[in-house]
Amino acid sequence: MIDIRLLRQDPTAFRGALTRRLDPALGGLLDRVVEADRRRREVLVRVEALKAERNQASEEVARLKREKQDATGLLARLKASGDEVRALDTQLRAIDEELEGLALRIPNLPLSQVPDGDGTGNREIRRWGGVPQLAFAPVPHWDLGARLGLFDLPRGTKLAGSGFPVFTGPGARLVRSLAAFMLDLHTREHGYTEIAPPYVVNRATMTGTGQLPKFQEELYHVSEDDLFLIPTAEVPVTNLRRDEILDAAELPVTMTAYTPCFRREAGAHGKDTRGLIRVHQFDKVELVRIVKPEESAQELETITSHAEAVLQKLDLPYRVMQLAAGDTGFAAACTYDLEVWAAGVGGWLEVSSASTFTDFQARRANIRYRPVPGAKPEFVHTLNASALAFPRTIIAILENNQEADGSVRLPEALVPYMGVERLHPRA
RNA sequence: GGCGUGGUGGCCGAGUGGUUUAAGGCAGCGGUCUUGAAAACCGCCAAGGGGGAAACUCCUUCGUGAGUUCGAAUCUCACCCACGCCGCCA
Repeated sequence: MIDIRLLRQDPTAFRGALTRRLDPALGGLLDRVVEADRRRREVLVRVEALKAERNQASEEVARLKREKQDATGLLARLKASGDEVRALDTQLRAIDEELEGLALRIPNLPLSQVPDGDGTGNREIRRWGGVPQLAFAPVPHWDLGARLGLFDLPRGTKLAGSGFPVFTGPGARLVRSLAAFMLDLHTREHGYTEIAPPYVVNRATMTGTGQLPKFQEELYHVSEDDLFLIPTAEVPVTNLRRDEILDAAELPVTMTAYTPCFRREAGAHGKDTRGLIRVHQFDKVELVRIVKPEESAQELETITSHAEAVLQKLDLPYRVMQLAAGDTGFAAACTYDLEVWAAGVGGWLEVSSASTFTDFQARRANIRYRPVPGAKPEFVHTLNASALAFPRTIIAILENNQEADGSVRLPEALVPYMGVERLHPRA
């Protein structure tokens, strides 16, 4: 949620920052917010003055009755003003609702250091690892997966539809191994607390992190109970502290969770969706950090490095991209994407997204902290990073480590979890 | 799913139409005392939103919403949530 007072104080700077998101609808939306905010205060001033009068007169009525005096004249006047208060209150509620509905659709302001432009303006920050040079034509993962018996896409389609992969045998074990490996790394070496959250959440929770109201068509919805399947563990884990006031001593709160993620991916078909590249259900280990505002810039570097550590330990080459303002997600103020090299499809695949949301999610979810005991509560900052999304991690492992005989060498870090060093084609 | 009980500030908890501008306690903050601390005692101590240059001031909030009333934590209705028992069930 945007800070409406900030908009009121410095509308030019506010609009300037939002313009960088390259969404032509935002200007009009802001105009409507400013107008509704003005009307809200206008009505508020009138109704509050009336209520102050009424409260004073009510005390007078109480006093008269206590002293057994007549109050009928005062009561008649109060009745009229009561009707007016009711009418104005109704009007005010409608304006409040309108204002909130509008404000919830305005994205976060990009940080000043975020580059201008759309996706083509994304900036490569650094690169790690060497792109493997294979002595033969690399096979894409969908063929490798079938040959090695790791997953069965046609049967997944039979069960639920295209985009619902089934992992089988060593492939299923690979999924389980990745979960254990990533969770062990983040809990033991990076200090995160492991969380196993619900996979369905209510509207308030989805609104808290910014998926609702704007992106409902991207979510699977259980209409009978008005619940939504989570598109990422970020949603339940960040919302754990919704409507809470934290002690400063608790911060940073750092949590990690392994969950399935459900995404309708409405409209995304055809290109770049083959095999495991873009699916409706996938597993992911997520990192969430709830931090003091003044620490969020440094915290973004920290959480990004934790996601990078996974790729480094898996020996997968990647690059770090800073997203341009026009390509940064709705709730984020600054995002680094980690893109892993995939030899078979011959390209970089987004395998992690690390973002600071500044106070945007904290406002929506009402997560605050007291800087010092007894002080007024302030909004925290929230961050998250995938570390990592499984399907594209699996793609990179298979495609980069394939050998001429059709086998795939497993990264050393996974060998203890897999119990074997190599995956072989089925006989 | 059925019946019952309940939902009050950061936490516990009193409160059945008007001195409740929500008692009291815990936690927290400040002070007295002390070499220091503890104890004891004294004081402060909810959140959100307006108006105002400021001092300050006003409004809202007792699970949510809608009613009754001049006036609602308190009365009515609906809903949500928690707990208990019954039913069903991994």
